[in-house]
Amino acid sequence: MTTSDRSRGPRGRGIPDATVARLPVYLRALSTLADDGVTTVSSEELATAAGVNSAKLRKDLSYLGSYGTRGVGYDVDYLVYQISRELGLTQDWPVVIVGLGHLGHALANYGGFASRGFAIRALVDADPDLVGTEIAGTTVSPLADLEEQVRQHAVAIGVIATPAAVAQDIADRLVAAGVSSILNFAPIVLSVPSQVEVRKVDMSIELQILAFHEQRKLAPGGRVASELARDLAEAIGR
Amino acid sequence: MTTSDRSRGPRGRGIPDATVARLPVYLRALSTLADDGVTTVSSEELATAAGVNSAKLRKDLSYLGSYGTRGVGYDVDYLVYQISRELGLTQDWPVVIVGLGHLGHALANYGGFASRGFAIRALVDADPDLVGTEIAGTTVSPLADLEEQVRQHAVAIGVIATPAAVAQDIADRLVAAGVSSILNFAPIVLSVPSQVEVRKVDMSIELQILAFHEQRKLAPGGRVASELARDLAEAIGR
DNA sequence: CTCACTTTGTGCGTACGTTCACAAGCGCCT
DNA sequence: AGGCGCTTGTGAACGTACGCACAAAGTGAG
Repeated sequence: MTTSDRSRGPRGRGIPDATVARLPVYLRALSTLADDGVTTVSSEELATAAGVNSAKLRKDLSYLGSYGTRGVGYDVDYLVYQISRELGLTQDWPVVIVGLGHLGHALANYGGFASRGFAIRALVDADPDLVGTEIAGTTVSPLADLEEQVRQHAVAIGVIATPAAVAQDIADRLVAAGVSSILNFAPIVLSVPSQVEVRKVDMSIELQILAFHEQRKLAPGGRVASELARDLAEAIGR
Repeated sequence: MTTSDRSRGPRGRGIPDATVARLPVYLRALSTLADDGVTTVSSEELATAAGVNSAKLRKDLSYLGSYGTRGVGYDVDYLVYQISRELGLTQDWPVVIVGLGHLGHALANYGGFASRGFAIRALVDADPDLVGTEIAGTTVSPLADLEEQVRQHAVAIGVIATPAAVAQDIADRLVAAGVSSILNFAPIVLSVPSQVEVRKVDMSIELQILAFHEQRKLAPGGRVASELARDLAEAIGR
């Protein structure tokens, strides 16, 4: 969200953010297909597997180039390669995870990272009982070594899985040490320099969005109590 | 994404999805302010705290009604109440969590749920060693009891924190048992009836999006190797 | 070679989201 | 009471995204 230059490069290059956000989904669907031995796939099939409509899929892929064959479809392996390349997954990205509570543990043990080119190179936690223990093959470093770990492993991407109270401080230290992308699981809005990219994952927010839609469904006539209350308030109040 | 009726109700009612997604962020910022003893806040201040621009914030809030005072700002407590009501957080939402690996543990222990009206009423897992143990004050039920637990607690929202392989099966069972909103942490595209709302949280996808932007930054002249390669391929290939 | 069929890639209309900029409204000071 | 300064609420312009529908381009049969 920080960087969203659409018009870079000579020929109107630059892929829309919405498309970038879907590419990983396509990639996963393609990997599944490849595992099943499928070698060629049509936009219709792939779109179904990825849960989008086929026109959108084709338009998304067209931003990468013209990698399909009319009348046939897309070569699965080739498309996997092209999308991976576009996303920068043909190289390995060293990652540091800060905070190893249940969530940090889950992240450290999640196989989906390594298989996509993300290498968890360092784990950092403030808890002395945790420091020195090994999680998913990596030894936990003390918080004091954060900067050293980042520099030593040339970490570009940091994952914050700490309590909210210390998240901003961790973010500041990560940025100061050279990290330029942060995945933040703490429920606060981080403030970072504009060249640093932050993405937020917030489970509580997702639940609240579900609650909103759920509440909507409860109203048989299409209007829920809160709407009636609001109309009433408006009619009287102002 | 399933339900997106913008034009419900008599007077062009219906809040844009983009706005709904931001309301929980505002809510959190407001709660923090309230804890700090702040009673009134301007759109500018609140926007800064929420990490958005103030015009957007005001437009978002205007969808709920006219709850500010010109020349003054918004009353913090009143706005908290109005947003909570709009999101349906003035009632309690019973939730079931399926899958209690590290992620499920993290979710079950996360205090941010309970404080927002979400009550974790049931925990379900397939692992016999886990069944019967207590996590965050709730006893883990066997997978076979999934439907019974859902019905017994009138669960409307289900959280899937299982391995991808079983997620679709769990989703089917949740839906059959009456759940109408699902928060899915498994890295697959769930297929559910259209009236069921699904939101997806996928950490691997977020990392891949970061990698894309990170890769962009590496190119000093604004063009990365992959772009040059693509242009070349196009120039020759077709 | 030609024709029928399939599927991609994209131009275009529409809907949605964001931002600017300002009129309307409120409180305070004199 | 009146004027001044501040902040909201919103009309309007802009930019982005979506999805239809079709031309372009490929395959395979006869």
